[in-house]
Amino acid sequence: MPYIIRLGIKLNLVVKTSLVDMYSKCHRMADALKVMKQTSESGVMLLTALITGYCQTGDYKEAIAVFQQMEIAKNLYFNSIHSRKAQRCLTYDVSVGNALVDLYAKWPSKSGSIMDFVRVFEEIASPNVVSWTTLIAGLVRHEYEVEAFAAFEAMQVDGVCPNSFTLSAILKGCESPKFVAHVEKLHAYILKAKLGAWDISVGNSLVDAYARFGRVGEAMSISREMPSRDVFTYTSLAKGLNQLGLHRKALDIIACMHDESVKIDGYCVACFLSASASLAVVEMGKQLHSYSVKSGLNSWISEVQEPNVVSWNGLISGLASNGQFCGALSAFEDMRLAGACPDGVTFLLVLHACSHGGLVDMGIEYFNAMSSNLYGVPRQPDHYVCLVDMLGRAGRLEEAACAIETMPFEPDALIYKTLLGACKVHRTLVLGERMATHAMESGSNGPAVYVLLAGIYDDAGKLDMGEQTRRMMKERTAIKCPGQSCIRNSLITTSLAF
DNA sequence: CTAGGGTTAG
Repeated sequence: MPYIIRLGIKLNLVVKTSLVDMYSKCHRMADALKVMKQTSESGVMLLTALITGYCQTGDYKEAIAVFQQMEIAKNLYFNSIHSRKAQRCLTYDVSVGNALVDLYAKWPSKSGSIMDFVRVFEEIASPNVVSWTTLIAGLVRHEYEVEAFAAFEAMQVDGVCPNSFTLSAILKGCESPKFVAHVEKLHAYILKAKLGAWDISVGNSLVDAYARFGRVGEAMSISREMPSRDVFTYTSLAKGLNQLGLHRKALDIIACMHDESVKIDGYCVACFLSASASLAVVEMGKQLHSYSVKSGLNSWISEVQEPNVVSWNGLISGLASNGQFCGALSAFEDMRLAGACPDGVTFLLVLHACSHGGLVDMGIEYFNAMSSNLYGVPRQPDHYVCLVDMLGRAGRLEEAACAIETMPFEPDALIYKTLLGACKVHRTLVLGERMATHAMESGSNGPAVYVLLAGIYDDAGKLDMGEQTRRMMKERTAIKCPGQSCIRNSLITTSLAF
């Protein structure tokens, strides 16, 4: 800015706006503010630039404050000018509206006011492709997938053509298996429309969508048809292969990336760590492990960020799932030495390792330490489930029951079932009965609880009770209506004509 | 101005 001023250019509203816009785009909000304070002039575009900048840096509080400032300015304007024409000028200009929709969609609001961004969208006089895309992305973010599909259809009815951003956004909403048909339709749409069709982002979104459904073969053939692939493409494929248990193939991706000079980053490494550890590929695992410890680079990895929590979690999980429980715990210690901060998942994995490795007292120590000042990781219901599983496995059933009673969450069916399972293993009748009752009262409706309880009765020599329990199971678990969601799903599908 | 990838337990 000083350069412009030195040139003798007066800081009028236009210059001011473009300066603030520039600083905002560079995420230099302090400089943007300095310019703001230079003169008292203000305008909608100026404030919008500021809001956009704050949104990008995640300072939503400031963004809202500026927005409120803008609303006040608008009201003052309304009060002083009564002309209709002037009012028209003040309805949200498209780009202001878009920024606001995006702001509200990303604002981490509590339930209830979630749909504020839809209302803002509706105030935009003539929404363009960006407005629609922002709306769809917002709906997907808040898990209103059906509404997102409806919006996707509505925009076309409205004569607005989806672009590559739109397609990526809507594909993101197809994570649930019930939307397989939607992905196929979008796939066809993309092929037919040719509109930015093989834009790498759209290709990546498709690859990811198919890979999530376990249809990695299709995902791979799509990726091959794309003119080029990047780290996103390969991360999606590696994850998909991992999910199918094809860890060897997941590791083969490293070679593909190497051949195409695609740089590996932290997201990708997390997948490879998980794969190599699951395979117990000793050399590869060690290589990756030492890489993680040293934060260094292996010859085949050109540039990698510091391994982050997720990479470490991948390593720990792989070691633990291979029975290398002590290895998992020492990886946890290495992680601390490397300065990475463990998160909730890390402790879940650590507890799991202790549980399966019979290291109960150590597990209890970790459980107690996790929420202390040292780590500051809040304990979630899942951690309690792990604790109960660990104590139960070790036969410390009373302690496990005590943990359930004193935990700061409402116990659910899962945790009761966990202890019930331990009661079965340790042939503990009375506690087992209690857990089974609780589990059923908490809404468990599958056969598992009955099977376990019947087994406990059998073990205790109460064969008649076991038989009775099995009869109850047949009566109560026979009633299922699997057709419902399919019908609903097909209704939704046929109502969309894209 | 709008979009895309990672770890996970009973």
